[in-house]
Amino acid sequence: MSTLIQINFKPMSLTYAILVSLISEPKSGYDLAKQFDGTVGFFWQATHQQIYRELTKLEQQNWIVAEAIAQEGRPDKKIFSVNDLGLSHLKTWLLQSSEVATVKDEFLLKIYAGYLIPEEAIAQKIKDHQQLHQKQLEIYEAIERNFFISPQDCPKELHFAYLTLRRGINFEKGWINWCEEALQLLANWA
Amino acid sequence: MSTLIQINFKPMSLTYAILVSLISEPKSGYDLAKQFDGTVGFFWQATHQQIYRELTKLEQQNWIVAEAIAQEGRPDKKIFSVNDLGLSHLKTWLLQSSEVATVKDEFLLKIYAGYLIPEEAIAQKIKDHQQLHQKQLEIYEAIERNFFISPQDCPKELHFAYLTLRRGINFEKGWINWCEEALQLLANWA
DNA sequence: CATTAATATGCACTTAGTTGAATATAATGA
DNA sequence: TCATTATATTCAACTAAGTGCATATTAATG
Repeated sequence: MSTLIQINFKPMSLTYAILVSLISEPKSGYDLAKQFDGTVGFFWQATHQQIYRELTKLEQQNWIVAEAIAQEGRPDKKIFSVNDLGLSHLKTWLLQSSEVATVKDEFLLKIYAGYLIPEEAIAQKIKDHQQLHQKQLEIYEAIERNFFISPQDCPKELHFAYLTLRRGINFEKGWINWCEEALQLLANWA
Repeated sequence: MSTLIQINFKPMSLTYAILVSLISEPKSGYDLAKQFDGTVGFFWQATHQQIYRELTKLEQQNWIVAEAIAQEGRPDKKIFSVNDLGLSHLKTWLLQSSEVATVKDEFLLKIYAGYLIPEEAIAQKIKDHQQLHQKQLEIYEAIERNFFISPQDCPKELHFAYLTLRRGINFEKGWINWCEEALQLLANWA
């Protein structure tokens, strides 16, 4: 007869993505789900299902606390905020070393096997891809123009948000340049 | 009483990652698991568990066929190859448009919340990250030197592998440049 | 006046991915 | 010779993630 011991305590990154978002401003599950389309959403995504499930778990663990807000008409909402326990766990996690994110890219897999389909189809794929990255670049550049005219004058939190935005811009430009190069190489080979 | 209809037929990318690998050379589950550390593994990963499960499914669906190889001493191995049905499914998939891969990056999440921990800790994190990308860049550049001295003379399959390698190099250089920029911005703000 | 969109949350189910171990044999190295 | 590494596959159990639907209300749209 063995005792039952819970071994796996390591929370996944979604846990921390939620804490990071809640710490800058307490919000409801609904708000979180929306926010995961912007800001934090540029490097972490989750469906509302994942978010509500995670919030329930975090509340049970007492990392976050809920304040029920009665609303006229609308269903009640629960505004969650991070408490001291949650904050200390977040800080511990922040100090841990992080591995390089693994790349899982369907597009590159298709390029790799590109010899199986007509060259024009691949070239078109690359052009489409370039356009998508161009659009995302424009979004990031608009954010930079509108919110970071002089990043040095922003409050400290925004410095770090700015760094991630710069990475977004760097990332999109990288893809756009690669698309250019790839199209040229394909043309030369044809 | 309703009839039972299987609606969701959409196979995940792992299916196609395996087909792509098997099409360039038939191999065993064990070989696949190893290969997922190189070539295809640069943009798709899977554990041996996932691979064996997927192979079983693909064989049942008759997209791949197995040839049992008896080995002296070693356990028998099954060499899988893609058949016509599998190839046609692969080609169909290749022609479909692919979305931009979502980014899930723990490191960027930590940078975003960087204001919660000491500035030196963040700077060190960025330096470590830069080193990791520098190492990966060197791996890619070594592959380029050793296998793609004159890419135009390679067989057609390798042209496309070369394009993905160029993306790897582009990606790593992008990260390295961002790390430089980020460290400088942090220094200026301090 | 009916429909749709937005707000707000939750259940049931399914798929995808991870962890740990079991099984079997041979070659290599200390 | 004893342990480790490499080859080769499989089972069982679990966590994580995603899809679809249900519910309830109000504001805006056509």
